[in-house]
Amino acid sequence: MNVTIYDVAREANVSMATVSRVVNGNPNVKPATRKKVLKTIEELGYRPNAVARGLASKRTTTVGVIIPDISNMFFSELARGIDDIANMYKYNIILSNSDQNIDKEIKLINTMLEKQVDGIVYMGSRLTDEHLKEFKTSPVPIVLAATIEPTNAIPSVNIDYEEAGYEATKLLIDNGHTKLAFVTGLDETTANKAKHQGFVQALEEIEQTVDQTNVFRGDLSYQSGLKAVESLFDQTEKPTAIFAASDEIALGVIHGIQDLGLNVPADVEVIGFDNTRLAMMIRPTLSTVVQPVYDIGAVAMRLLTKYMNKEEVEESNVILPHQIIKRSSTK
Amino acid sequence: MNVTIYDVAREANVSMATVSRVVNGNPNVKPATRKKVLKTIEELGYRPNAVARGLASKRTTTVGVIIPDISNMFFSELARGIDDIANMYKYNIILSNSDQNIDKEIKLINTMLEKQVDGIVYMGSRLTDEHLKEFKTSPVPIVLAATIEPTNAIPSVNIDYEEAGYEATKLLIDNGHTKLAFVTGLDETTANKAKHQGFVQALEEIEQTVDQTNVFRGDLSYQSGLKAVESLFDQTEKPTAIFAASDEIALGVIHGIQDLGLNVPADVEVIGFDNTRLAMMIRPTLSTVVQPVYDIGAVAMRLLTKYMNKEEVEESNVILPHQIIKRSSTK
DNA sequence: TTGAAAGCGCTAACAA
DNA sequence: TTGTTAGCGCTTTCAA
Repeated sequence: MNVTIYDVAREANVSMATVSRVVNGNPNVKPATRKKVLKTIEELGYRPNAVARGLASKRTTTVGVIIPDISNMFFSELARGIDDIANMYKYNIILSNSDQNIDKEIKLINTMLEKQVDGIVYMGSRLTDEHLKEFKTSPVPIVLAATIEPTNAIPSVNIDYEEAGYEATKLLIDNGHTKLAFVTGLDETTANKAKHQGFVQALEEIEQTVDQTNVFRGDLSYQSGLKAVESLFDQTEKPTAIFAASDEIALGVIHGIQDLGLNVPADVEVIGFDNTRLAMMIRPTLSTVVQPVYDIGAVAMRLLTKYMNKEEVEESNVILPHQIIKRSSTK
Repeated sequence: MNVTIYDVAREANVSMATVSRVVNGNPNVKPATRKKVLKTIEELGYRPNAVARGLASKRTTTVGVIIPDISNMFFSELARGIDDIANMYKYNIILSNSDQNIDKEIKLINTMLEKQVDGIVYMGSRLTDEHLKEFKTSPVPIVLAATIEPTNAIPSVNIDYEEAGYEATKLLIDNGHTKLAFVTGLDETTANKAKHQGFVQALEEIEQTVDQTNVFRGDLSYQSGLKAVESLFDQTEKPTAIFAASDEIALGVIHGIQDLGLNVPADVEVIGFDNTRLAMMIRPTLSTVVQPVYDIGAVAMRLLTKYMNKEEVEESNVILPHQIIKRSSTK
């Protein structure tokens, strides 16, 4: 059997309550007593049982993190931001991959709640009514990270994807292009839908229509970018500028274009999205929309700590600034 | 107050024990009773409290995962393997980043143990005596993933890094090179040290010496690969073939070489390590050592489940096969 | 400044 | 097949 608080109390000739106070840094303990208790804790190698503590105090200092896919660079960077701030506030994270699968997402929320997490950071895409119901009835606070809930009923941290999409497209237009294309994922996540809307808005300003010929829907992978080029350049109206919904797609797009014997940016300009480390790891280096990924995670976690501590929150739907970095894939 | 097992028992006119049996799928319950209990569980919206369960049963169905940096592609892929198998066996993971910082690693092990995890998957580099002491005195099983403990005293899952390093170098040598260089991290992790040894061994066979002129120690980043080229090609004896300890380094090396106006592989051949997705995202595509990263995580977690279930384990230090994929960065 | 004692919500003998 | 009951290890009043 393990050493318990009771063993320490007996050895140190004090009550469990006193040991508990020492362990929790309660100031109402005489220095001499504290020292004595600390000494026997050391001697016995006592390690507090967080589960028992959690049951008694109803706080586990653990938060749930539901993430589409940790092996995706975008999300792993986000997760890092979450964990760093969690750590700073003495929380640990239970991390689970959802693969954007709705049933799994719902199941994970419930598992997390069963495990009595003190809060949840949620990342996903399509939010169904079922999601919203879970969010709203949750006994602990939930914060959405890089996940849009149109009615802003749930606390969240995002950037303005539509505006960002508009700006990225506008940059291309300002460089003189009229044949633009947008390459995105198949089932557009809400964020990608917003980027899409920004794209459409910018095109409308120059009276260009948007249809199947200039929007390619694949997945969010490098391979998909490659395929997009095949498809897009197989048409009579070939694009001269491409806006990709992620850096990884952009990378595929650039290589696809190069494989066609064309030059980026001379023949075709390309702009990505996310500014993952990938952006610098390609030639030409990638112009892209900087989404402060790490910060989104960090701010989401910080926001969650406020809710968990029942602190006053002035703004529950945080929009972080984005910017566009021009590198060599655009002129 | 939340709905407890007691509330369900009262409403359903059965004892807590019966409710517990139903919840845990114990077959010793009359179907009619089960149905009745299930119904009131539904009605009351009862959600079992895993913390209370953990305290009573001494099992939390949670495992700790200590990882250097989840935002690093290599580790995030590993983590994905771990989580998938964990999920399959109904475990959740508490994930924490250590940044390879020894104090933090030790502290994390203790935090995990306080939280009563049922086991730990550990990834790190240098293992000190203090690490080993913690591993050996841990009340729950610990498995090392992609982490070498030279005496094999702790269960682990790895590939044969030395052999892999040897083979990678040999490939370069067989292509006719005598001026080879190895680019690695600063404080060599045990795995990188093994790669290094393989490099040395291969060079010894062609009677080439290894010194500062052909080993560059930076960190494991893209930038470091760039710097390595600067340094390596600033010497009179310039290498004609480079073995990089990771794909990300290799990417930097290739771009550094290209920036010098040289061609890969015509002027300099490059081979990487890990076969992360990056390997395909570069031109020329990267020849690299395939380390089954996802599998290492998956197998480590699987091994851990065996220990947690006190199953018989035939081999506690698993060596997974590696291979070398030749792409376009070598001839 | 300290201690006594009542839970926290559940599991797991054991008994019936 | 079901119920009773004693913990699991800790926090938290409340009283002293």
